[in-house]
Amino acid sequence: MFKCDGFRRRRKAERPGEILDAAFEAFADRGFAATRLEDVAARAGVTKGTIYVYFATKEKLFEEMVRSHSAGLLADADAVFAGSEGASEDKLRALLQFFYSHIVADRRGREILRFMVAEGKHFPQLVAEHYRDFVTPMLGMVQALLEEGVKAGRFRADLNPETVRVVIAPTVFLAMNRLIHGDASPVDEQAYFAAHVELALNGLLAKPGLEAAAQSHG
Amino acid sequence: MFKCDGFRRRRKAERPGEILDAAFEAFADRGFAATRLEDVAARAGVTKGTIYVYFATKEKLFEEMVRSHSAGLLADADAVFAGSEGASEDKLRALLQFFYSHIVADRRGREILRFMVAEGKHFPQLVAEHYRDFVTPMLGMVQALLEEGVKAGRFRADLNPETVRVVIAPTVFLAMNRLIHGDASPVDEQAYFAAHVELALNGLLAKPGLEAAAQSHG
Amino acid sequence: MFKCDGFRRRRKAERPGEILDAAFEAFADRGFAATRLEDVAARAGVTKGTIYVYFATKEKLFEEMVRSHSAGLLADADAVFAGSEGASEDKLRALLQFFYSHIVADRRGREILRFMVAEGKHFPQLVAEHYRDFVTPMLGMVQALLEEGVKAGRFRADLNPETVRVVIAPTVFLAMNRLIHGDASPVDEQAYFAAHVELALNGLLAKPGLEAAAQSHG
Amino acid sequence: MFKCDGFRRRRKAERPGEILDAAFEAFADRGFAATRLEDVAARAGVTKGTIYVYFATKEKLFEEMVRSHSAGLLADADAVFAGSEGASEDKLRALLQFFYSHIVADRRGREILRFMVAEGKHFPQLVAEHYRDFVTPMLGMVQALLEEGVKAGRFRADLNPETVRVVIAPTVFLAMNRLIHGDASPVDEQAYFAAHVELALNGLLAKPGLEAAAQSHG
DNA sequence: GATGAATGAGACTTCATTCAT
DNA sequence: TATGAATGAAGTCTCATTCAT
Repeated sequence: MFKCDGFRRRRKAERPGEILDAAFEAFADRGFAATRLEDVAARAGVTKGTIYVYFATKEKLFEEMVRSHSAGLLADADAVFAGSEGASEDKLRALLQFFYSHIVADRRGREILRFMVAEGKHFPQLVAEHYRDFVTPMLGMVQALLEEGVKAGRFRADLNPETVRVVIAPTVFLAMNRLIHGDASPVDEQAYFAAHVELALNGLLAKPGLEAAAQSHG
Repeated sequence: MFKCDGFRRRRKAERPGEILDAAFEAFADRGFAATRLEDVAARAGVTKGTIYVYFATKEKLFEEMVRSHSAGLLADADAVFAGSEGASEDKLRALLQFFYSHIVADRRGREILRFMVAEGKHFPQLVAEHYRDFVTPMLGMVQALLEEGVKAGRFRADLNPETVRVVIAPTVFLAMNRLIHGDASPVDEQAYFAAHVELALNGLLAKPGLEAAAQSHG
Repeated sequence: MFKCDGFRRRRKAERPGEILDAAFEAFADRGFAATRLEDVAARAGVTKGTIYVYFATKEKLFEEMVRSHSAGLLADADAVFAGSEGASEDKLRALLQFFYSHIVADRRGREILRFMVAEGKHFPQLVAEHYRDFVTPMLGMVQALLEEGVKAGRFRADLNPETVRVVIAPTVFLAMNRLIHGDASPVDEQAYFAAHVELALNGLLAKPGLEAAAQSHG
Repeated sequence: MFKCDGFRRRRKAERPGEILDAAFEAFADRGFAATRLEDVAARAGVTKGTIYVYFATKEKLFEEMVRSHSAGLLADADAVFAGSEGASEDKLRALLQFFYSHIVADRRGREILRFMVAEGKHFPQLVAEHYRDFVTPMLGMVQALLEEGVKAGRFRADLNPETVRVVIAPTVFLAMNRLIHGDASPVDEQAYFAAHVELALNGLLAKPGLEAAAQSHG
């Protein structure tokens, strides 16, 4: 009556996850349409048929894969604030740093972005979920920070509602740059991050007498 | 001995362009792999075979399409400088405006970006050309502007070399946003543009006594 | 983990052979280029896709087919010598008889010849193999027989090295005749065989006093 | 009213012939089915459409090509007899020599043979014509020679009716050999011809006392 | 007569999906 | 549950043939 010993049972329980991981690699490599289920199967160490035990269609597999690899991307975001007790500008730097490590540096985050751009049109549900679960929280965090900074008198009071997107934009730009150029990206990411923080806080204009403040956060 | 003339000659001359346009629509709609040559043919008002009169393979068609639709995107960029005789900040605003209208608002520009993200891995040559013909000039223009501004004392002198990318980033972010969300984009683009210029010039930090200057360019 | 068994296993084991047989019929009927894989599939009682489970391309299918149908054509040739204990001329007759039944009478042998003539230019590897595995052994057998006959004083000592090919030639000629004329071949094959043996042994010239010897082997 | 000057008129008159020559090369190279009309056109220095001015279909072109290249292959055969006033064996040698030079050595003759083997099944009319215009006359010539030789007492009287084909067979064998192996043919054709004549006249059997006669014709 | 753009049927090949085992 | 042989629809590409010029 019992067919599975411990090992088998564990294998069985892990199968879907292994397939989803394999699917991530395969779809990230060639895109949805150009990826063959056989590629996914080969990467997962199973055969084509096995995929259909867990996923009804290629589309469902893709959707589940995106969901599973999106989940948890922002999981420890709250800790960022808890850890940074400093001024608003310090918190912003910490938050952007968090985004860099989870969107730019983390391959998962980057490829999810690619999926949205490349396949989003045919997976609107996925786009909606991504916006709800990922973009909105991100914007919310930055928005909260900006409002806190304004309230604290650290940030200018005349920031318009879209400022929050503009603040995040360079992060996404860098992610896209890596997506496009891979390892051959021509960007000095350390300097880029510094420039991002610098520009967000101080802008381009020369402001005599305030140089010191700007420098202190370079 | 005599080449065809009149009607036939005109058709012959126009066909490739018509096919290229149809290919743009089709590939933009479904991506490279999922697009059927028959779709392209139908859109162009020809039959499958006709495409092969002008393009050897689906790949070549795609490449030629991207090239033809990339060409000229930055054609009138120089005029931007000629037209704006004001201060560096005015010139920057004008340049960003130009980018918005050619990358964000112009569907061609946006979809080229999608092609780079979605298909770039399999068309490295195209990515290289895009970087050379499109990204590099763009960065060059902004870089020149920044240097001019620094020299004129309008911009801070401590800008690092990556600042130029950070300045442009929000433009690309907005383009990507439209690519992902289509007409359902949740961004107020007018406000976004204003926030972009505002942040680029003034940054987030409150700077008592300089409010007036910032406002004058809102 | 368990391979399919029983019915499925047997089908799996037989499929390639069935396809190869169908391919032989189809290619023999129309030639390589004019044969559609769908014809092969229909003859084999499978669908087009199934062929690709076992053979990567039409070319590979053709090559494998020729190999499988060439194999064993000369398998029982050695028995010919064992069985004929008589004089050299009797052995020659027996050997030629063997060739007639395997090259002329056996459809497989004939069509292989057609493949060499019709498709050999595009399958040089196949031609090389055919020469090595089929022609060379055939020539070797006849050559051995001739040498034996010369040594025994039955055959003339001044035979040149190409004689061996000349001896076999009428066999191939008859095969070709059937290939070209099919069932409408105008040749009386019984008489042709007799004439072949007769000419090979006695030649055309009238040799008074030796008539008896010649007749005894007609 | 007159459109063509001398040159043009001559060109026009030569067109069909040039196309037929090009067709011969193309079809000989790749076979009927695999040859593209465009290949033929390119070789002929015209365009596809031009072929259809002179030939209704690919099939008709092939047929006309075979006819035009078969014609005249045996044109000067009669001269062979006129020129050889010697004994029957000398005449046979001369006739075989003629066949070697027109079937084996002449590329036209060889490739016609290939067409018969490779495409004959789908051009039965062509096979019939080839048999009537080429094979039958050949056989007739040899037959006449054999009968003359028998009558003159030079050849054995008991030759059966198929002997004539056996006598010719080695010629065709050699042609086929060249078709299959091209320039890499492993046959020493000089020796082969000698062996052919030798065997046809003297056969394999040792005939003490007649060696001299045999040698005199080697 | 000559051209070559255009056609469209049809070829080879791929691959998501099914299902007997 | 897992397999992988089998399917067949659909894709890319070819090419004989047509026809306006």
